[in-house]
Parts: sequence; C-alpha cells; structure tokens
Amino acid sequence: MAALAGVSTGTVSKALNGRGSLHPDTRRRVQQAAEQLGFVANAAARSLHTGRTYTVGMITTDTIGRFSIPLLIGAEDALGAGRMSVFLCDARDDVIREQYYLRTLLSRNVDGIIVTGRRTQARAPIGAGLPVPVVYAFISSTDPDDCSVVPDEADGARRAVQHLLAAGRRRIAHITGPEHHHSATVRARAATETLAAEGLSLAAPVLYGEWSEAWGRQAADMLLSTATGVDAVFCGSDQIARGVAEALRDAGRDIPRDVALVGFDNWDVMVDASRPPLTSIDMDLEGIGRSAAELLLAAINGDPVHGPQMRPCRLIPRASTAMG
Amino acid sequence: MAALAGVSTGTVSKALNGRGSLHPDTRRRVQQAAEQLGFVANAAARSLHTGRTYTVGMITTDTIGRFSIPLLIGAEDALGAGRMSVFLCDARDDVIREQYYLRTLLSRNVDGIIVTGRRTQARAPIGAGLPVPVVYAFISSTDPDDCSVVPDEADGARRAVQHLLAAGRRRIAHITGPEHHHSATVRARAATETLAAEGLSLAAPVLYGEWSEAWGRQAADMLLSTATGVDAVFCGSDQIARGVAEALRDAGRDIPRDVALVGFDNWDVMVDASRPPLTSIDMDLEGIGRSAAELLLAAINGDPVHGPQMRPCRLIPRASTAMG
DNA sequence: AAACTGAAGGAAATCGATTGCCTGCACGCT
DNA sequence: AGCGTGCAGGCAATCGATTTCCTTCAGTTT
Repeated sequence: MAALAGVSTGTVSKALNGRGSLHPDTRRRVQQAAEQLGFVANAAARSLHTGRTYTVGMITTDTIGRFSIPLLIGAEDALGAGRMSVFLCDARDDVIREQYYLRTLLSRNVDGIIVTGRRTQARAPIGAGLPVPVVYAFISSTDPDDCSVVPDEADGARRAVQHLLAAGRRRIAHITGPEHHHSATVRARAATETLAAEGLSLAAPVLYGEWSEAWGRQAADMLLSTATGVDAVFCGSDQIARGVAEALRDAGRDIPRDVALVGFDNWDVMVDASRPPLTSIDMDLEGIGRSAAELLLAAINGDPVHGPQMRPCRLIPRASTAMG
Repeated sequence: MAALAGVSTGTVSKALNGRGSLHPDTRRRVQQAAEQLGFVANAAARSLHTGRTYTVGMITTDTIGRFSIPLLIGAEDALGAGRMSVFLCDARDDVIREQYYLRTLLSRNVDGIIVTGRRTQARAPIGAGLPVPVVYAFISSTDPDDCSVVPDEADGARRAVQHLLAAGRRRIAHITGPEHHHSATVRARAATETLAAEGLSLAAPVLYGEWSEAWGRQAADMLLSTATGVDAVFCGSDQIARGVAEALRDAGRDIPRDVALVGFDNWDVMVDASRPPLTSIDMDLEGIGRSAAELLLAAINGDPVHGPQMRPCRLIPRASTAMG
C-alpha cells in the first residue's frame, strides 16, 4: 500500500485521515492507491492506539425480537452516523449468559453498552463500576442514577382513554395482562386515574389475565355476560384487543358502533389483520432506540445524563374507534 | 496487572493462555491477580497479533426480524461455543447500505460473514473475491459455488400434502402468496407434484395473492363459492391459513371435520391464536442458523463447503388437522 | 550569499498482548 | 569439583496504524 504510492506508512495515515501537512498531489495519489487496492485500515490496530473501538454492545433479554428489533434499528440509525457498529447479544433471560456476554463485550473494549429487555419493569443494574457507560432502553435500572430511556406507558393509557372519551364513550372496560406485570398495572392505574379526573370510573373491575388473544376472547365473553352497557374496551395489548374483537364479533356486536376498541403496542401484524383494524398506542420503540444511542454517545463523549428519561406515546387511530 | 503478580507481561500472557512452561504457583498467582483486577485481555491487541478477531458479521435484509432473529439465535449458539461474537447489520433491502456494511465489516476484519434475508430466492453474491468466507443462510446466492443453507421448501410442501392425504383428504386446495415470489411457486409446484404422484390433482387452481390474513379470508370465500367438496386447504403461510380459518368459521364450516388446514412457517403468534390451532410446517430456522454458523467456522478453519445445502422441514400437527 | 521560514514527508515510539529465544539457576551425574 | 540437563521466566520483536518529532529542501529576506 505504502509502496504503491511511493510514500511511508506514516504519510499514508496522514493522507487518509487528513492530518499533518501534505502536498495535495501526494494526498490524492495515496487516496487513489487506497481505492485501487480496496485498502481499509485495520480497526484493531487503530483502536489499539486510540483506545476507542467505535463499537457498542447491545444486550437484550427479548428472545423474540418483537421489541428489541425496532430498538436495534433506532440505535443503529443514531450510531451509524457515528460509524459505530453494534454487537447484539441475546441473553435469553439467563443471568449467567448475561454476565458472560458482559465480560465478552468488555474484553472487546466496546465504547458503551445498551441494555434492553422485553418488559418495562426496572431491573437490577447489569454491573457496578463498569469501565464504560451503560444506557438502558425500554427497560430501566433500579439504580436511579443509571440512564434509562423508557416509554411513558401511563401517557399511552391516558391517550387511549381520552380518545375513547372524545368519541363519546362513557362505560369503558379494561382488559390486560398479568397483575404481576409492571406494564399491566401501570397502564391500568393510568386508565383508572384518567377516568377519575373526569368523574368517571371503569365500567368493570380491571380484568387481569395473560398477554394472549385467547385471554382477550375469554375476558370479552365475561364482560358480555356480567357487565351491562359497556361501550368501549381499552386493552393492554394488541393481541388481547384482537381476541376481544373476535369475541364481540362472534356475539354479534358491531365495532366500533356498539363497542369501540383500543389496543396497545401498535403491532402491525395484529392491528392490520384484526376486523376491524385496531386503533392502538404506539410506544415509538425506534425513537427510544435512537434516544438511547444518542444518550450513550453523549456519555461516551463525556456528557453523561442520569436518571430515567420518559418518552411519550402516540395514538394511531383506525377503524376500531372510527368516529361518526 | 503484571506488577501485582510480580512478573513480566510475557509471563502473564503465558499463565493465562496456558503456554510456555511456568511454575504452577506462578500460574495460580497470576490467575488470582487477574481475577482480583477483573483483568480481561484487550481483544484488539490480541487480534492484531493473531490475525483473527473471533468476530463474524451478519448482514440481513429482513427488517422485521421474524426470520432473522431465529437465524441469529441459531448462529449465536454455534458461534458462542467458539467464543465468537456477532455484528448484526440491517441493510434494510438497500444495496448501498449493504455495501456500506460490507466495507465496515471488512475494515473490522471479521473472520467471516453470514448473509440472510426475508425471501428464499437466490440473490446476487454480496461481493466477489472477498478476503473472508461468506455463508448465505435462508437465502441462497446465484453463484452455485457459494455456500448457502436453505430450507427445503418443496420438502415442506410435500409433507403438508402427504399429511392431508394420510388424514383421508382427497380434494385439496392451495392458497398462497404472490406468484412472483419464489417461495410461493416452489411450494405450489411441490404440492401439485406430490398429488400427481398419487394420481390426484388440486381441487382448484392455485390461488396466488398476498402473504396476508385478508387474502386468506378472501381466497377462502372464493373457494367456498366456486369449488365444491374441498376437504382440505394447504396454505402458503400461517397468516393466510389463519385468514382461511376465520372465513371458514364465519361460513359455518368446521375445522378439521369439514375442512382440514395446514399452514407454513409455524409462527407461534399465528398458529396458537388461530381457532383451531394450526398444523404447520416448520423450516427450523434456528437449525439453519446453526448450520450456517458451523459451515462458516469450517470455512474459517480452512475446510470450505461449496454449493447450496438443503435442510428438511418438519410438520407440527395441531388441531386444524386432528385425525379421528 | 548567509540566514531564516515553513512546507513536505520520513523515522521511530507507541498502543497491548503474544511468542520465540535466551539466560540463569538448581539439581544431578561422573 | 566440574559439567551437563532442563525448567522457570524475562527480554524483545512483532502485529498495523497513528502521531510526534525531526530532517530536508525550496523559497524568501536582508
């Protein structure tokens, strides 16, 4: 490489990185030679000298990828501009695996780490006194000093309920996931409080169950047989909402005329295939991934941000709550 | 580090890597010191010397992750044992992005590259004369010399049809995705040929459409109004199958008594939530990922395998074809 | 013409771990 | 006592790029 351009390796480095003072002709000659040979600097050698690897690790516990893929895409967007690459590690809900990956990432001298998961519930910090900055995305850390980027699920639930209220609904039910699941309780509480602020309350006690369509169908049947006059259901997930939609359909209720329906997650597979398509709350996972990556970059550059960062949700209206 | 154990850096290296001849006590002392300091060797420095990075790149065009996540998990399984890490790059169906990622991976001196995508159709090789081995997973390369690990979709279709035949069905229809989609035509042809081998033919011409539930519903309605006596439908995807299930249900047909149903992909979200749960063909994506990684490792170690490797499918029976 | 200035680019140290080579020392043999 | 044998561990070269320092030389100034 250096030989082809007839200069020393030091000069090559200066030419390609725009350092030092070189004759424009020399610079051009080196660049041409590099082009011709398809020369790309060895990242290992470079990082050895600079102390940076332009690499970040992403540790996820979400095997399915439904949440972590959008987060990854968002993060890649923000990092790609800084020419950084991402090591994706799937810890599969296993603490041993997680610690193994953590050590691996540290031995690779990543510049920073993003930790994500399937649930929004706060988790124990991945490690203490780590030599690199860590940002939690989607999930948060129990250490209030750690930087976390999380969706404001209460905000999402509020938007859902207010949307239903704006559509003139007053007898609203809530069907959601397991009571021990953080997201379920946060969303349920926010829904209850939003109604309370209007002097209303839920048309039935919150129905806690599973994050499945089967539970949505079952819960809807229970609602139909016990609660009267329910004119809207806010569901803790799109899967539950779709199950509810099917049960209501089977029972001959029209959506949205008789009962309006709002889901949560805005998962395309569910909202589009449901009959009718579902109005849903979008947590903007890509945006969360992007924010997390930006905060990580800031921390790497010496401007760390501490504490949890809440990001608002969006309501995506579809036929299941169509007004008119 | 070296100071704490009172030895030279060379000795530390030998102690931790089990090389050279050292006194057992010294070795132990060094290991303890390393433990105490949480010392892990700098991967960049090591790779500079050995020429290997113990890193592979995975370039995918499957933004959604439904196919690439299982592939990644399988690959991680096979690579993790060799202590290798994976750079995941999402090219998002963009050639420019793909080439950019390719260069990035090369500059990071990955030991090898796995290329995956959303469709099984053969694609142009990602690059010619690359300095590292490349294995295609799920998709294949148009260069017959490239190593590809792909699902044997024809085998899957055959199993589906034979399963229906074994259940005593004789008037079998096939609803699938777009005709220009490789998977759709391969599966349709294999289904037709399997029937032909038994002296039978499809109960209706292949219905090509989209990979969506909506198309499944629509096609099922068409079948109901035009074809008579259809007692089974083999669908090109689980989404289509679920749409068919809903339409049949709406029309009062019992599954599997009146019509048996087989899907393709064995996508848990669809097969479990469908009423009844769907019998489906599993392409064993994790296995494909694992195989691809193993073949890549072999190539890295100097034993390259050329040409496409077909992997058989599995039929997962569920209620939609329950016999009896 | 001598001295000065500054641009251009080469020489060599550096990053951290690995490894071949070599030395020093203890022990055993004659 | 003298010499050989072999283990333990230090020294220094090496990987490839970056960067500091320094040399060289052309052009300018007095």
